[in-house]
Amino acid sequence: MSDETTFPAAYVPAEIETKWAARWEDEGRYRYDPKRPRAETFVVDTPPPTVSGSLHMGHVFSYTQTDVIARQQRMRGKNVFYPMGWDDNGLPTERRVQKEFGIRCEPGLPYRAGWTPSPAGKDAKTLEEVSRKNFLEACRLQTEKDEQKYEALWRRLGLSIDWTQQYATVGEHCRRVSQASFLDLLKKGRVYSAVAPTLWDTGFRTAVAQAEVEDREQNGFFHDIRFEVEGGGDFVISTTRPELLAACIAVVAHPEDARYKRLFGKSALTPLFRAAVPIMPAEHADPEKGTGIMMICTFGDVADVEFWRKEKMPLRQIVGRSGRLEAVEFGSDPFPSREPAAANAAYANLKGLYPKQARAKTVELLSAAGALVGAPKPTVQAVKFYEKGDQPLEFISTRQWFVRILDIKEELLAQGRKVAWHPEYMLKRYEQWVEGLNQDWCVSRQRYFGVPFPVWYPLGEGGAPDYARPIVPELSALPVDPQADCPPGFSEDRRGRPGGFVGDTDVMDTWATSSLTPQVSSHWPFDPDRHAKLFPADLRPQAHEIIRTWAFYTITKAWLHEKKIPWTNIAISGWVVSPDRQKMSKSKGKAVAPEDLLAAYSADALRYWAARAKLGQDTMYDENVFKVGHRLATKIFNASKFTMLQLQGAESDPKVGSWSLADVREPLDRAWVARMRGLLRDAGGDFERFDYAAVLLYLETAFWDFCDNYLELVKNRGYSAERPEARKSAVAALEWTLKCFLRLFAPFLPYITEEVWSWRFARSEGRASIHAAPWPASEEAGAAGAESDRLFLVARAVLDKIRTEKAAQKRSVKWPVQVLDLEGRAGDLEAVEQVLGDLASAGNVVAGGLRRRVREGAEDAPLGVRVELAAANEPPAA
RNA sequence: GGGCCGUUAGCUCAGCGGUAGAGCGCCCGCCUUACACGCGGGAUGCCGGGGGUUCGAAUCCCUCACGGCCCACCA
Repeated sequence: MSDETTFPAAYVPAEIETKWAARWEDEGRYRYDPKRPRAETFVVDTPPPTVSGSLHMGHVFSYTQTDVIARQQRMRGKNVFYPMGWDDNGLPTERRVQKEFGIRCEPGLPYRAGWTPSPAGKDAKTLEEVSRKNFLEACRLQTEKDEQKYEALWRRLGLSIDWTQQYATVGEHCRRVSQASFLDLLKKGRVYSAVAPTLWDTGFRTAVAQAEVEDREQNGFFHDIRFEVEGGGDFVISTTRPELLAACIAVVAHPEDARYKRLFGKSALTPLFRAAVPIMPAEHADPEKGTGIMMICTFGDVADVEFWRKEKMPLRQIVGRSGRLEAVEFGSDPFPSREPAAANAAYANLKGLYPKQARAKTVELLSAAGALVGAPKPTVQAVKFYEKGDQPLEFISTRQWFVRILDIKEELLAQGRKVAWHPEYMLKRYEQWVEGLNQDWCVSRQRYFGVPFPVWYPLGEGGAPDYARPIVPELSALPVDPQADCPPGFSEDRRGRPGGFVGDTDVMDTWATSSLTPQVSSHWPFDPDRHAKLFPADLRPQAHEIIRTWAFYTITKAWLHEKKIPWTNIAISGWVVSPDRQKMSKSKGKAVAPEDLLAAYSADALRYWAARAKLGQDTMYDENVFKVGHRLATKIFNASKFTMLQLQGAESDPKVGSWSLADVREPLDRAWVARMRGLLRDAGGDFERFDYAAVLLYLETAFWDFCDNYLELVKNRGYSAERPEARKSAVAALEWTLKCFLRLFAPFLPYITEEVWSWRFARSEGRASIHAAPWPASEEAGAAGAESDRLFLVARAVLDKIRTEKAAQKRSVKWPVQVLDLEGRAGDLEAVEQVLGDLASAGNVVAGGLRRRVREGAEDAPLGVRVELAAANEPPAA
């Protein structure tokens, strides 16, 4: 019985938290139960963090917010599906491995068995080249190490993840689902491969998608260059990229520009290369900008690409995949020249240079040729970069796989609106992005550590691949590696031979896989039953900067595959910003390791900090808030201990016996239960809207109210054996209240609440874990809760007056009150009468010190309270 | 240039039509048998500026300023 209630003497979070984390794992506390029906299930589409070294406080922040929601759903009786994925796909990993081990993939090299990567020396300048297979092994080694580290942190933080539901985006399962997705889109005619100008990162030597591009401000110069007009005359164009002069295919001005109108139809001669290019009208030429006439090159920017495409112009690609200017031959197609010898001589100076070097050299040559007008004029321009790259992007014509999306923008907008966005205004970001789309989704990457395209190409008799007739595998054969596996109907010895086949060498964009996380969880299309139970998911938590990528692509894929939305709710978390207003993950604050903070404070304290921020709202990194969280947990520990001592005391009193909420008969207790009922009602409603932060705010306030006021008012009665029924009422209210508070706090502070729950309620309630206990609904308050909380509020107000008087006179809290004089309307006094016993006891009012006076009239006058302290801290002799 | 969010006490934030709030910090006290990792009390605000709607505006509308973010801008 009561003597079984035991608790530690002091709150030591590290002990409590490691103990429970281990126990939850042993018990499989957070396992998803595949046997329960869809209606009882809550599916979280967890973000797979990029495995690139270490997690930071931004992760702790957003993952905690999701966990709070998941835990509350679980307590509401839901069968929570809460998986964890690791995004170890693609460039971030390759880049990291390159740095860690000082190696680089050279697909031509043979595999070296038994080779293991070793950490790169500090001053290793050159990268060791290794085979594709060795490189992939190094990638896997690195990511597995990281994933273990990540998992340990998540467990320590108390995320209620079902660790049996793990996946990695390069893992076999994800490769299967990603390849199935590709084949489905191929069947539906939604993907196509084409040779087209594509955004190309010369540093990584891969194509990238529109969504991965960001603008960066760069300092540059306008160079004014004189072009001759064939047949006489000249004009000056102003350009920031003179190095593309050799790639010039036309010169354009606005159709209505009077300065250049007469030149349309004529040809201009490029300086240095003496190529005749047409002078044409083009709407996108802005007469206000530069000199109003500009050159079109293949390719300087999107406008060039569009113009080139529309006018079906020749392709003069001079920037190669490595970013260097490639060898070209003037005087032969597609590089015409009136003076080939001079052109080739000029170009010889540029060949092999990177754009920046070529720019300087070109300017030099132009100057020497007298084609440069005036001095360069400095300007700041927005230049497109791959978000992970450090070289400006180039448009390079290459063969890539694209998903056709430009024709379904309306449908995608409609799908986005079917999802409930939290906060709602984040939908705008999505809409704006979809409306601004101007390229199909380029999904192929010229990388190694990723999901290969499951296609082979037949080779013609001349040995050229036939890209129009790709060979695809059966679904059951997935995943395949077309560079290692044979296509159906072929044998390995036909690889690369005329009449044989060749495997696609590219891998998929990382988003091609992560856009399928709901399907990865549901095992689409391989397990229709599971898919029906887990798709669409209930909640997608994610950050706002990847709305245009992750959210967008996920909605797109769900639409293309099944004409569905991927989830019913999307919750957008804010950022953690450091005091200098920088995003934490990008500032020096990144150096703050979550592991250290967990050790210095506690998981509950960090969770408290994270849960105080509303969805979508950025939060300041502030260690003071950890302290507040820690204090709250300590208070829960102490107040619970005290409450349970009261319960034990009453239990050992045979005149009290057992109790239930129906035994709450004292007016003060009933008023308190009514206050709790309001709290329960609000908490339920706000969680419904995922507004956990609001709940935490007033839950905390209510809990301190409990500790500072109700507990103080009731504790003497709870202790005293004088009136058994009144004592029973007190402990009944106290026990119920504590059970409510613990459960309300459980999603936020899973450790301290579990610890306290285990002292007594795990047994008394028949719930081994608080996290399996039911979320307290307001109906739990029963009949007492249906009344008013007014009496409690009145008692609290009078107690405040007593405290204020004692503080003013610098007396201790227990200093006796000689006279407590209340003055008010008859009805009010009658009400106060009911709680006077508790008040006198809490305020230490001496026997006979209570006075009441009826005041006439004054309809809404507040209760008058006069407090007179005793002269000495000794009750006067009775 | 377009869009979104924000601007409330020294700091971090709640409040979003009816007399300005919390925590931290600061100041003054208190060993009261759950907690001194505690308890009680106190001071602190042209609620960014201007205009409007209303009996009444921190709260609704317009406008400006500042800060942040997303997108566009590459000749």
